[in-house]
Amino acid sequence: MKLSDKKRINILDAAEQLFFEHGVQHTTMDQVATQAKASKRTVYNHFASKDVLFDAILSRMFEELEEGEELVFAQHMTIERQLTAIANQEVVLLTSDRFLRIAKIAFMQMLQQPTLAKSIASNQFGCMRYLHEFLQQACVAGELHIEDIDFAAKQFVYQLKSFIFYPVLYGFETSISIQTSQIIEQTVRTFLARYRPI
Amino acid sequence: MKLSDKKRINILDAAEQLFFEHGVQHTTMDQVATQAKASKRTVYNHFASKDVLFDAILSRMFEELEEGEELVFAQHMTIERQLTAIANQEVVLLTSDRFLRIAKIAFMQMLQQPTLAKSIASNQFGCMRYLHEFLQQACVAGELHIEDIDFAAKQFVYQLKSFIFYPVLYGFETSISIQTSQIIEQTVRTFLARYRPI
DNA sequence: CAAAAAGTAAACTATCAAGTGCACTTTATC
DNA sequence: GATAAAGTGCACTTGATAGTTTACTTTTTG
Repeated sequence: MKLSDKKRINILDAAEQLFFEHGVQHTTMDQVATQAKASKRTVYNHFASKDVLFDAILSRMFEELEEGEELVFAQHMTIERQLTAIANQEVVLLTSDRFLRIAKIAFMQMLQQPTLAKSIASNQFGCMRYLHEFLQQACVAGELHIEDIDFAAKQFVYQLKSFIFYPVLYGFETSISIQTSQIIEQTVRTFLARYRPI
Repeated sequence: MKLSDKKRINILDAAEQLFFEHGVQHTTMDQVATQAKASKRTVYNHFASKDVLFDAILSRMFEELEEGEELVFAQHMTIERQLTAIANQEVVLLTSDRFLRIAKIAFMQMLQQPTLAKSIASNQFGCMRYLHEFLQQACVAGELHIEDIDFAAKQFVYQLKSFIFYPVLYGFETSISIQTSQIIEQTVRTFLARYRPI
């Protein structure tokens, strides 16, 4: 790999780390340069301004988020097991350092510039990419009975986020202190209590 | 009222408004002074620094949040009606301009200085102040069957917050576009599906 | 109404950080 | 190995803004 490419990556990594730790506002370009082991001039040769650097980081992050397997409804497995599998996968994402970083940086900026929110809101992450389809098929198969599938999908994901993601994002709790398996179990149980046909 | 007291309030109001609109970081003390119709020196005579001013605003906000009626379990009303009443009251709080302002300012700062989160996490707002007690009594009366009351209370409140509060806070949606009555109905329904004795 | 307390306007200091210019060195490429 | 492309270090400009000083006016209070 060329030195130039290495430097570019170093700069992005350094900025991401620093933005995460101190916020975009409180990170100086000198700090970025130092941490990236590059000169400030090189930073500016790659990224014309701090804003451009920030945008580059956001893009890189969103690309990564598109990865991850999409689960499909399977007739031969119980609905509990399948929902539990989906919840498990989602929790892995929500508690990953990577995702928390992205979230923190993006949320900080969103609160400050509302225009950004619109563009981020349109992206879909994790199980939200396929959950609607999954529930639809579970309904067709008679395993679930849901009137408003969009709403139900949100209920499921929001419950996981509320217990697992937001408390850590805002620093109310640490990832370690959260009982994920219990929360997953309760989320599935509540969902089925509401939507399993009688 | 003395001029001095008026000025103090003007300054707090102005700062609150500006912090809400542009964030603490992007609000200058000159702006605060101008908006408060006070001289900058007066601002500094009341509040020794921007940080002191910010703390004063937070304190004032938290005091206001302690207001609001606490509902108690009543034998003669159905549990649906009572939960719906609680949800309604909570939604009024969550969608109020006042609360959204507090939240936005506080959340912005929390993301930037994690120490702040701890002190805020300890405060309880809205129905969280009395919901545990309420559910406990509903269980004693045989109207509900809950194993983990703390968890159930959070489920109830988190669902409302997820659908009504966070989307507005982050600018994904406006308060107007949200169907609160439908969300309240579904929240109560889901809660009862899970916790009403068979 | 006189003294003290508080407010005012505007210029000033100090600091911090974004971004630039330049002379020079290192790395890539033909 | 010569030439171009990229990186380096450091001093510099520029702009923003927190907080202060000063000389003066207004409000409060005994």
